[in-house]
Amino acid sequence: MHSNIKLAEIQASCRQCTLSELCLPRGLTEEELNDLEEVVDRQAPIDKNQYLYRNGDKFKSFFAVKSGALKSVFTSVDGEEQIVGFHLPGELVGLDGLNTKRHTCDCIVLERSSVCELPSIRMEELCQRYSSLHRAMHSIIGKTISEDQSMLLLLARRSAEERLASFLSSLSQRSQLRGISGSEFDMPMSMRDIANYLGLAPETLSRLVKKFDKTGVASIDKRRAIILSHDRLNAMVADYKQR
Amino acid sequence: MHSNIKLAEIQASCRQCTLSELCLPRGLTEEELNDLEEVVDRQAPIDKNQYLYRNGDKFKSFFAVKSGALKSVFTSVDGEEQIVGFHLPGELVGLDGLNTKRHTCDCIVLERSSVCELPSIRMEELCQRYSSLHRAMHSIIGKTISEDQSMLLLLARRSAEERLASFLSSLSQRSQLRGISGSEFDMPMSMRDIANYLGLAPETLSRLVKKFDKTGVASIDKRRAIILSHDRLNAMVADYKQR
DNA sequence: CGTACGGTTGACACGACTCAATGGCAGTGG
DNA sequence: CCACTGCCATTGAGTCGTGTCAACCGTACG
Repeated sequence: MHSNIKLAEIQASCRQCTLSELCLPRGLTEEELNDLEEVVDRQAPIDKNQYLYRNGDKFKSFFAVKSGALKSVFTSVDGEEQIVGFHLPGELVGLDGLNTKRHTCDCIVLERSSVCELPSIRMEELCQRYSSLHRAMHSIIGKTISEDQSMLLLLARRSAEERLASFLSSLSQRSQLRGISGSEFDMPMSMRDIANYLGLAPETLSRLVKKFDKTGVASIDKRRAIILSHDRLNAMVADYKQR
Repeated sequence: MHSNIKLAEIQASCRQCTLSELCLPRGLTEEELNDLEEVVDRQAPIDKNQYLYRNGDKFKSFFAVKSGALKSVFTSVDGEEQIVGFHLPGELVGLDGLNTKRHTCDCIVLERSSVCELPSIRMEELCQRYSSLHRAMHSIIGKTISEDQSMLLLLARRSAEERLASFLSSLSQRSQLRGISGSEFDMPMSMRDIANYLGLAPETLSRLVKKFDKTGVASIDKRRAIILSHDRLNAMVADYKQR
């Protein structure tokens, strides 16, 4: 049984992968794609609550999310935990290991997920051969940086309500990018996780969700989100540039 | 007169530069250094309040700070401004342009500064030739990401007092790295800038500074900071790992 | 069936923001 | 040289948003 699952979920190549337009292969030539595919290590799916890597682990690979969802958790010495990112299909994780060659985050699986492993040494070689791949990597890295900075503004200057609105708007956009409805989608993370990510107390988030429901902005039930009014949601964000 | 200043402030090569141990050249070979020096474009000093680049500008270069100080300001569509970083000598700026090839921040000079311009195209070529340089770049990029994530935790979970303590501790460390006292140093940014960076109202910061002074933790006067008790400062941070 | 955990709800407290007024300093122009 | 202007920094008073604490419910899981 186990091997069946493996076969079914692993076989797809980058070329066939429906995510290729979101993921690294964006805009690569045939030749580059071939070489990339040889480097990519497709792995068996990982179960919920498992660690993709831990804070302190040696940085060996990037990972491209193929299905499922993960979170990156940054932990301070005094045990305070902060979720610094949620990772959905098509996105690249592991960048936190670039600096010291050790990861500075825990990366935890939120729901059964499959990932493609991209060994950093092989990727480095490939980037040196193909400048377009090099640029693609830089673009992804740059996006991470820009998103983090956008998040800094969110946490520093926005009210709890604006934060939730911004979060829902972002999830909606990312759903659409993957070809899923931007108006109704599943959220793989718990309310606690969302609250943590947004720098709020779980209680505050709970009350806000209720308010969004009552005012007809969005409704969240059992990890399923329905955007009732994109207009009003976006009006609460005022920040939805940042493509 | 202008050309005198230019000569005096520009001539130094990477090799002679006292910052080389902080900056990009860290751990490069002779040959690599030679090539890097040819790529580096040393520029005339820039005056206070000038823009190194603006949000929306085409990303053409990285910049290494040689002297002075700068800030990166991220602005949302509704005009909200967030300082996402202060840049001191030895540090690299411009990474926010990596994603879209356009800068997403304004980079503003805080006090007369000189920078080295590193054209991104030339740097890219160089990175493809020398993997050690490639890795050095990645390390710097990774550091930026890790710092941003650490900042996310600060803004999401820490009290105003802890934020200020953390900020002072960070400045102290960075001063030491540059060979300046970690106990007494100048702060090139205004109180408003610090407050903005830390996600606080200027009034709150002002009161906190007073409190730090009264309780003998640190004293700030006229942009000069004196750490009175590193122990008590660090005790307030509990987060000063993250090298 | 019991335990644990995530989520909700209410009461309450307090940290940080807002508003308003004042003082200081630097740059500008008469 | 001094007045004028604007910005930064400070201080006080008052308010409000959000966190904290505690209790409770429902569901998942062993």
